[in-house]
Amino acid sequence: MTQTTIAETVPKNRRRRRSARSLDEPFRERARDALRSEGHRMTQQRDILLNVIENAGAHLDADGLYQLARRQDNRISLSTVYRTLSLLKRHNLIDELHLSEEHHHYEAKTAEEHYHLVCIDCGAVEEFAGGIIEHVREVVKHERGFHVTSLQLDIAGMCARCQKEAA
Amino acid sequence: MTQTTIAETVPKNRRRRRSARSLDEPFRERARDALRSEGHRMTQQRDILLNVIENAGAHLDADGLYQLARRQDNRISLSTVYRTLSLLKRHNLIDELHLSEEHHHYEAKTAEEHYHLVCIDCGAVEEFAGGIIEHVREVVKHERGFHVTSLQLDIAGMCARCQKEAA
DNA sequence: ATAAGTGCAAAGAATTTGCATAGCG
DNA sequence: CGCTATGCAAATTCTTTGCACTTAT
Repeated sequence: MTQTTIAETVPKNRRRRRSARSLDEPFRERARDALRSEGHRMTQQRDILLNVIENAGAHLDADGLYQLARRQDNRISLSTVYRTLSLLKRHNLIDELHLSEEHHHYEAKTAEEHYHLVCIDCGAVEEFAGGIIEHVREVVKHERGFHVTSLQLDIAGMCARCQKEAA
Repeated sequence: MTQTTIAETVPKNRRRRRSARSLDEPFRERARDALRSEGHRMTQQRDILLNVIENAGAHLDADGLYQLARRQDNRISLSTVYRTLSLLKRHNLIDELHLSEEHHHYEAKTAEEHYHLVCIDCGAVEEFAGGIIEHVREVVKHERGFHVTSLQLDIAGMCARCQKEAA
């Protein structure tokens, strides 16, 4: 299966306010602040990784991030990638996805919740947002008294393009 | 995290028609038919595993199934468990779940689609069905032309009981 | 200076595979 | 009997860890 997964649909030109430390702030800054404020140091390796995560418009796995990071500075090790990812996850700065049964993929946390459409043919990952999911949260809350902290929705199938090509 | 995950909500007393090879038929029979018709043999190990999968009212991982199976007949190996699971998955007789970030869990395919509420406190897995998800399929179809073949929704949070206990 | 962070290589966990043999059809 | 499925142990894949060394602060 193709490893080159491309986020096709979430607009890249998301507005970036300057002041607030909200989710709308650029990922790198937000992450740096968060880590610093928790007493972590900002090493060159972390800096590069934050960059890579911010700019890779895709859902990458640890090794993918490693390859990209090492292109900027090869003094980085896979362990550091894993350790950084785990740190970022602990601080809720990235999401860990279990997309296509395989190993983990990661993405910077964005302002809006969104979910994933994985094409089983070309491997592309589209993102998809919508208020429908809010209903799910509410239903679960009211019918079950279940308090949702994280919701993961992953849809596999065939994207429009591949359907056409297959026809 | 607790390994004892219990399906609490899908009714156990699901009606079982005798004749049709539909999803309403008991899992073991359905699976046996399907495998046989595809030229696979019915070994003692497979028989036991089908039994275990049908009766374990929980979402078990490969090792869990292995332990239960081995209790019935210890001439079974973990490789066989994996090979059987992969066979069943290939024939669409079971679902493979990526529940709580960890390794894979498996469950017999049932008539009705359902999703999972995993309590991060006690580890229990509730099942949850509802037409809301059908909407999601439709939206994705109409807005994106994306043809859904599999949809996985996993919700983590705190179950009603644990919320009370925590209070 | 000094504690947090790193690289490396080795350990771990989950899963797969090669090969000789057992056993279904 | 012939071919599929099994057991076992070794190989793979992804991820974590121990330890001596670097490096931010």
